[in-house]
Amino acid sequence: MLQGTLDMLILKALSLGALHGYGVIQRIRQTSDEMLNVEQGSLYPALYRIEQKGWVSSKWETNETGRRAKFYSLTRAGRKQLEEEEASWDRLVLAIAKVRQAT
Amino acid sequence: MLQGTLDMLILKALSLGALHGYGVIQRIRQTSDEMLNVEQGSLYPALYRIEQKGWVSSKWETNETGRRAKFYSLTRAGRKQLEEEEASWDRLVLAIAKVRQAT
DNA sequence: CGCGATGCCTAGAAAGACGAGGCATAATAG
DNA sequence: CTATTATGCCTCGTCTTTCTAGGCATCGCG
Repeated sequence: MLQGTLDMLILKALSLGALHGYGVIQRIRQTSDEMLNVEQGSLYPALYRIEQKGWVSSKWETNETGRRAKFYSLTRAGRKQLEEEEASWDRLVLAIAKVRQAT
Repeated sequence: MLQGTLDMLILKALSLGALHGYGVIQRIRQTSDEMLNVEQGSLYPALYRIEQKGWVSSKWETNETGRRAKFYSLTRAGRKQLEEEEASWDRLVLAIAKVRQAT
């Protein structure tokens, strides 16, 4: 996958509600109609980075099946960051569209 | 800039006609309405990689002002590669749009 | 004459994604 | 009952790509 988009996808997934890491992967896969598959080796380091930056907070909880898991939720800063990354993404998509339209 | 899009931009720029490295930077900047600025330190290594892969070929020529410059032109394989990268880009944009639409 | 633009290049650092592995428990298949 | 798959977490090393910062040469213009 393209480097730089993962943070946005994770933040977006968490914007739909708190979730544990493994669930983030599933949510991204589902909401993208199976088009995006995030590897665990990419996700967990990314979650760590993102938490260090204060965009998410985590706590260990127990899910509905009785398993313990680390649940992440968006912070206010994370919500702001998501907006910025989406805007930045839109700019990039627009810029590349322009180049591709050039004759 | 996002990692992974540079090759496509270079190939696209060259699809409009052969050009030397410095000119590729200008063409990308112009066609993107100044939104994309490729650094020389990114471009020249990228051109080298792309040539190694057989997507472009180069030869030293003299431009209209009498300066020598290395002109790159798309090969058939390069044209094919450009199509693939554009299709792949479209898929990614679609996939991310889906995730962002999710409620 | 000096400086910015044009033109090429490299080396090193930084970042991020990935594959492969390790570990543990629960559910399911055989 | 046992073996495999799914769920859940993590780390390490590698690879790729981009950027910053430099170096070098020539041309045009003020």
